[in-house]
Amino acid sequence: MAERKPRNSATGRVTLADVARALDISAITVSRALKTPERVSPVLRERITQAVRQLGYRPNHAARALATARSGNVLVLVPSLTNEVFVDVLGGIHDELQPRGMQMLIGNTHYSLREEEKQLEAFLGHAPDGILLSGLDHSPRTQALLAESRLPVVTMMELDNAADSRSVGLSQRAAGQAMTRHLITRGYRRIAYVAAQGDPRTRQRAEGYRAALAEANLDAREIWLETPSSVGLGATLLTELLAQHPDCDAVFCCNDDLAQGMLYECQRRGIAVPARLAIGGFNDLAASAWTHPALTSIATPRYDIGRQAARMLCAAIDNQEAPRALDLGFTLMARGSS
Amino acid sequence: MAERKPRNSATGRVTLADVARALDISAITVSRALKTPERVSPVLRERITQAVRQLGYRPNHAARALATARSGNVLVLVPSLTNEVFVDVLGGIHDELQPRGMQMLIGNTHYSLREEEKQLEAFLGHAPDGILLSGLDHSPRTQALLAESRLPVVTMMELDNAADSRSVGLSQRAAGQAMTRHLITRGYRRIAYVAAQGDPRTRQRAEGYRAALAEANLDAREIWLETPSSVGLGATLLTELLAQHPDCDAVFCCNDDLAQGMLYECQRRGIAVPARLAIGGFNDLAASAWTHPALTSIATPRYDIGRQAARMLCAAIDNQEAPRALDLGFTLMARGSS
DNA sequence: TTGTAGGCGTTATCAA
DNA sequence: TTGATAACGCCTACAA
Repeated sequence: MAERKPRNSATGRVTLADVARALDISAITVSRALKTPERVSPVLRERITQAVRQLGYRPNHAARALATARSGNVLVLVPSLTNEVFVDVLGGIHDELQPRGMQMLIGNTHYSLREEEKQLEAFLGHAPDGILLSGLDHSPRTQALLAESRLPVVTMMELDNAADSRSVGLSQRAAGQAMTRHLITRGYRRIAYVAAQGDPRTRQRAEGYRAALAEANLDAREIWLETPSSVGLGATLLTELLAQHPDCDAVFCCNDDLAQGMLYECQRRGIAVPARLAIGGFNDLAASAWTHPALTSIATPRYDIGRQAARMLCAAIDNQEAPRALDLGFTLMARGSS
Repeated sequence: MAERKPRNSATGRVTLADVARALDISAITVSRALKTPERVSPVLRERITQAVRQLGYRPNHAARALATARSGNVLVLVPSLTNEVFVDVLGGIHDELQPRGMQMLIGNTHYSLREEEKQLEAFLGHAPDGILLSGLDHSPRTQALLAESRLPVVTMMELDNAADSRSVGLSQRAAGQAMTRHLITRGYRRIAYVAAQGDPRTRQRAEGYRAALAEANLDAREIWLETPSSVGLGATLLTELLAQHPDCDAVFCCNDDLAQGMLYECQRRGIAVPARLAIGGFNDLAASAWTHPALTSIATPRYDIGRQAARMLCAAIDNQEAPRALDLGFTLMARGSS
């Protein structure tokens, strides 16, 4: 019985050459039949497709990457792999790259610029065709590495107005302002801002918060922690809030994790929301619409940020003309908690 | 002024040969200095390290993959990219692979065996060194592809007792039984099971549920939906539950998303938890410990499942002896909701 | 300890 | 339309 699957290569896998040999033609023709079918005669094309299927040929990406100087990889650096926000961003990128046959290489920077630097350095060896970064804050060395790589880069989450950069995101400041204005409109006057995980976006939201308060001649009440954000931390922070600002009638949490935690703790302590304390969050996580009361929040288009950023990057990789800045905006979700 | 960075290669990047040329030695020596420093004289080694740094050489993974028939890639197929459970699993895998210089290629199967098949087929071209799969249920074609690839495979989440397979997970059935027994112990007698996203694990938990009820001579009350699971669905399902089983005094939700939603809806309607209705969930998501009342749940070691599965896979890739089945167990988290 | 030769699987280039 | 040749960057095997 003849060998059905010739395995001549070192890897034990069927190669182009194997298919070519089986058909007594040259490897390059098989390659063409797969990549540019129109350049191969219909008859031969048909035979090739048959053979490819029968032998179970599967193109080797490493070889292709080597030959074309295109890896099909996109490096994605995000500050967290568990934060629902970035999970959604990654989902958008994934869905945009998948149909293009491209892959993402994910690096977790843990909200650290030093980590980002290291990750970038390590991943450059994978010869990514482009890079997706979170936020605008990067170390000098990171910037140097990026420049030296000459790879297209798209920044996600925030907006960059520099002409030579690409970014997809929203104005975190404007969003923070919108939430604060909303609370003011609702009649709250002693509004606190509670922030953890002091990343740049948190600070930008705070700027918007302060701007809105200033517009209305109100005083700021802020609590800042470097601790990573979480629902549990939110619960804990309620104590802190009431201790430092016992008079406050509303709180704007820098994200929904904190807001949810605060809400639960209010329930636990019998503090009426929003009657005694109104709560506003940020990001509109999936559960926020369902809590009791439902959480007022800022919905951020993070899935779309991922998608559009990936799309913009691919355009850049292909040297296509495309806009370099995309403001995807945000939506205030006014719900029961305010 | 001399060119500081020789860029001879097509990719415009510094190659081994560039470094070698600069030092007037051969490329292989540079290669050795990097991979097996002890095989290069200290003096030369030092000069090479210098040159590598100065020129900014970065090894090309594609070339390495081609030459060594090792891609450093691990294919990971998960049913969801947003479910906290798999996010955590991916985190564990990531943390285990990272220090080894290996990468994960992530495929989202959307809880579909057909999708899994397609993803597998597409990713095989990346020549992964091994494969990490979720669950034991796979289509015949998937199984055929796996067998043909001859790649090591580790299955996550459930346990496999077949001798020739590798798996890391827990007994979903036993966990379901433990939760139900707990509810029975607490005095509940009319316990319902509510399931969405009819995946195999959901069914195994149901088996445990039925077994525990049978032990106590109690009747089952089950609600099954194919709809994807979510907090919102949980809220909606409370109506359904009370309509179909108005007498039930406790409900075991197949996961915490549903359980949280139900809890919130109970709050909204003023249904006392656990006095009127006790609630038990599954997976112990991050927020579940903080809701009011806190949610009784089954904590699953998903991060460790990811880590151990990755570790087991790497051992297999390196042909090392290692156990082939790892039961990481679970923990009942008895809290206020029951 | 260092180097030479050749190959990994694919594609670009040029020729037939 | 098809093919020969060389190259992509690195590594294994063997030799010096």
